Amino acid sequence: MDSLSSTEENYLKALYHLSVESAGREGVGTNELAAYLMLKPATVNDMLKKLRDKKLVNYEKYGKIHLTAQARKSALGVIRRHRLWETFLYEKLEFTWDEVHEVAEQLEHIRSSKLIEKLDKFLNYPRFDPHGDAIPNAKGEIEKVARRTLAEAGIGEKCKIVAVRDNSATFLQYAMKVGLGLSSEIKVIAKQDFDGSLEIEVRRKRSVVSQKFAENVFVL
Amino acid sequence: MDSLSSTEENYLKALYHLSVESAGREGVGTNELAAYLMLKPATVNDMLKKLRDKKLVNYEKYGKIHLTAQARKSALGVIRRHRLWETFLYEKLEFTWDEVHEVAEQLEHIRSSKLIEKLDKFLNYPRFDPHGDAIPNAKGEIEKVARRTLAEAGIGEKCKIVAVRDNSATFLQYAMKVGLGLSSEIKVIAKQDFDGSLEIEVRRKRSVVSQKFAENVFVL
DNA sequence: TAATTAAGTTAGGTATGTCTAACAAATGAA
DNA sequence: TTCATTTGTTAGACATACCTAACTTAATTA
Repeated sequence: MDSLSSTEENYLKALYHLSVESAGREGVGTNELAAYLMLKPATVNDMLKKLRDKKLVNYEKYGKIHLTAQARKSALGVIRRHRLWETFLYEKLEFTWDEVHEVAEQLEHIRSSKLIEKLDKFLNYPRFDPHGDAIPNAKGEIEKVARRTLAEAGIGEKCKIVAVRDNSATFLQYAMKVGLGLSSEIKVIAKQDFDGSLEIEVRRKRSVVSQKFAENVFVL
Repeated sequence: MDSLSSTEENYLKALYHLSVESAGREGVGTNELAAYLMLKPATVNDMLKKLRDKKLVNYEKYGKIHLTAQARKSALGVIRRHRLWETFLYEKLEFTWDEVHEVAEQLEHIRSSKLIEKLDKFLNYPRFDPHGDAIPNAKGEIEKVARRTLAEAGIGEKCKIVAVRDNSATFLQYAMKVGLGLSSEIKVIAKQDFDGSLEIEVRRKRSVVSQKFAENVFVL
């Protein structure tokens, strides 16, 4: 049970995210993973062999990739570290919503279990990160929450943002421009049947957002 | 002015520390640097060529190694990050004196100037780290403080620890066993001319420490 | 000053993680 | 059902950062 390199951790994390996103489909493919990691399929293929030898993925030539139970736990460990650091950056260092991800991407690879448990305590054991995503616990367990998107909300409904699907800076900056932040109250004013776009009101400010945007906002 | 790899940063930091320690001598040698970094001289020699090509060191075959002004600034940047993280770990996360170094050694390589400036602010612009070492400012300037070691203190004198020379866990754990912490008051009870060892009293507890130990404790 | 030792260098090798170019298998549309 | 397209694989290269073994230069001391 030797420890993983940052690169290996990134592969496992990517595989975890992809397997959650594509729940229903039968697994993750080489090209899909390569695109996600912004690497070439050949590179990913090489690494896959290594991960298979280390018993971190089940995968055979031309087949789909599946994380082993052990690797899934490791992936959740990385995600735990990532989300705790995001919470730290947002709550303690006053980073904005869209700035936390990039730095957390580096911090998540610091190897020290003591560090992460102390950080968890310092942050008072947060359950969600600044994007509303659940933080896995030290045992590698993650809360599963059924979520509804803004796109599913009815006209006149008031709802509260609990999370976003897309953590890219582009999306988050757009969200901020519209006036959205975590815990913002949104009121649905109108809905276009034609393209699914919505008129919404956030802090007395009205905006029109596309269906695509609305599908990326989870509400309660 | 491309950015440095973690490895390169470690070389520059090491060279800075060695050049400060050996102030007076004419420079740092390959073997000395290799021993400090726990690498083989051949490895260091390779890297030195690379650093020379990047104009980070002045050095010619069989000669001594000197940091360029630019590299010195980079080294101080790394030291700044290291010491700010140590302060964070000690003050906010309740790490002990001897635990901070190892983790800070990893955290110092996180690349984000925003992060470090926000951290500095969060810590309320500390001037010294938990070992009493000055924290360089954002411009790469460091306070020079003339220091006296415990070994130079006279019998009957009371002094206060302001820093330690050796940050190894071994030394720090020994120091804690003797009852020393930063800001501890020490009283010198007796001194042996024979081997320079001292009898000291810290928080009503008496201990005998060697001259070597005393030379590693800076006092005011 | 010549011989020995210490310090520094070179050549060639390894592992990790990336790439391109060429090829093979699987999929799906005509 | 065949053939074009997509998907995945292999082989060979490269950069980084390490190593060992053999060598050279410099320093020390007898």
